[in-house]
Amino acid sequence: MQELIRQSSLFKDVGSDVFAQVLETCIPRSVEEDGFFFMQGDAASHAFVLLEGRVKMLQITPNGQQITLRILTPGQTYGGIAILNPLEGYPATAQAMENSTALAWDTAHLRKLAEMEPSISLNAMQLMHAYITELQERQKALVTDRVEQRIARILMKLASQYGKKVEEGVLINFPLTRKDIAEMSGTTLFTVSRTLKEWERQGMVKIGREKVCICKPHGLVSLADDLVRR
Amino acid sequence: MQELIRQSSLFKDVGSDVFAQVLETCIPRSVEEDGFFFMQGDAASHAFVLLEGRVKMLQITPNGQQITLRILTPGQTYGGIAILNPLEGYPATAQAMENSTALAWDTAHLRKLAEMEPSISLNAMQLMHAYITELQERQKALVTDRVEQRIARILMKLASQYGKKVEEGVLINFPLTRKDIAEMSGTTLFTVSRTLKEWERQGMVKIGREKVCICKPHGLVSLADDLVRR
DNA sequence: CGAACACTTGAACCTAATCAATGAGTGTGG
DNA sequence: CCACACTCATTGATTAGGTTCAAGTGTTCG
Repeated sequence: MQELIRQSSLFKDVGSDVFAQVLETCIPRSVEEDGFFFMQGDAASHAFVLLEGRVKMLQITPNGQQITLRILTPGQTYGGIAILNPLEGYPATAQAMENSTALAWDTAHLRKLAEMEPSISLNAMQLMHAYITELQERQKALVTDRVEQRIARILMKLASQYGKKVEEGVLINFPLTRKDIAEMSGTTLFTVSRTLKEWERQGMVKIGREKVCICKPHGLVSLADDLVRR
Repeated sequence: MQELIRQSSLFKDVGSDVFAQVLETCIPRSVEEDGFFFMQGDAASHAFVLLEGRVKMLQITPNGQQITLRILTPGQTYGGIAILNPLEGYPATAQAMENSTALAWDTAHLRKLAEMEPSISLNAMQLMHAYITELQERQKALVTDRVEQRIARILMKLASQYGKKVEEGVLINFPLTRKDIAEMSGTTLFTVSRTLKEWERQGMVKIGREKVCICKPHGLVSLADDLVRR
């Protein structure tokens, strides 16, 4: 566990004296499958480092449609925004995809820690910067790419993050429904289904219920990067 | 000028002793119309506060399509990412829309200043947070809204930022082409043209060459928020 | 005055959403 | 262990919403 925190993007490079305080001030927090760590707009009172499970960051539109922003695995930080004053609301909702455990730090402690160890602030900024870059990439994709390319991108990203080598290729190593993919790529589950089927026909992927395995990564890459006029 | 910096989101709340240093360490930087302060991917060596002019933050796709992320006016901060180590690239390009002047601070100075005055770090994070929120909003709009709603949103935002009361309504107070609007709302200049014309027919806006004036803000709001099934 | 730029408009086309019906796989309780 | 319910997935038909392309009209400016 200490290992995970030490490697977390928020507390890496923290000196051992301050790190002791980091450990002291944390609060464990468990959430069951489908439960929430926090909801979009809640006062941002805590930052989290995930220990176990998987957590989905998402937005919900007024008419109930969901947009999945990212999927987190153990060691990753979320809600880092809490280092600011807690009047800020969380910009998204954090929902557990399976029973999950995290450690939490509240604003007051975070700020005290950040004062002792400036690298924590820098780390938080680095996190935010990485996230901004990702959001911008995604926005670009939404505006300029066709759905097929967006799906390809999402699959490659998931594969690089959670891929597991199996004999047929790279398997995305957790249950992933067509709907999940649709919410990540900004389309409908129907289109995802059709697209995956077509790719399977071409031998690029192998699909099953809540399962995707990429056989020809290169094929996907060339699809995603394709400069096809649209 | 000092006033502008004092009010800038990056250096607000900075004590007068440190503020003196802020003034000392800045570098003025002027860019002509259509010139660049920096390009996406460049090493993020400086943060800027705009003094005069207008600056467009944008992304360019491999096939030349542009996406306008935001338009900056005097007093606003950009490239704040430079407070991190300069290995990070700027996540977007900053282009002058007219002859523009800004003040710049480099990473080394920024970090020294931030060490003396922790509120600078917090301010930078606040900026990033605001930007993240905006990006997420926009992403939500891209996925769930129809083009008409997105255009309505963009116009309202521009009006609230740069609107000027005139007798017919609220005028967006700088030259703004259909293409500009298209790049901000993720559509084509044709669709923008048609949409604006239709709105003019309904008396909601008045349009001219590089000019948009909103006559019935309420009409736009209800369009943007419309929960129309699509 | 001519060239460049901003805008408009119509027609054809096309992507992907929507809706409806059906099939396949998984889990649970009797 | 089977039947039923439930969730996840497929597939086809239809259609709306927007893009693309082409042609033409104003406007501004050197």
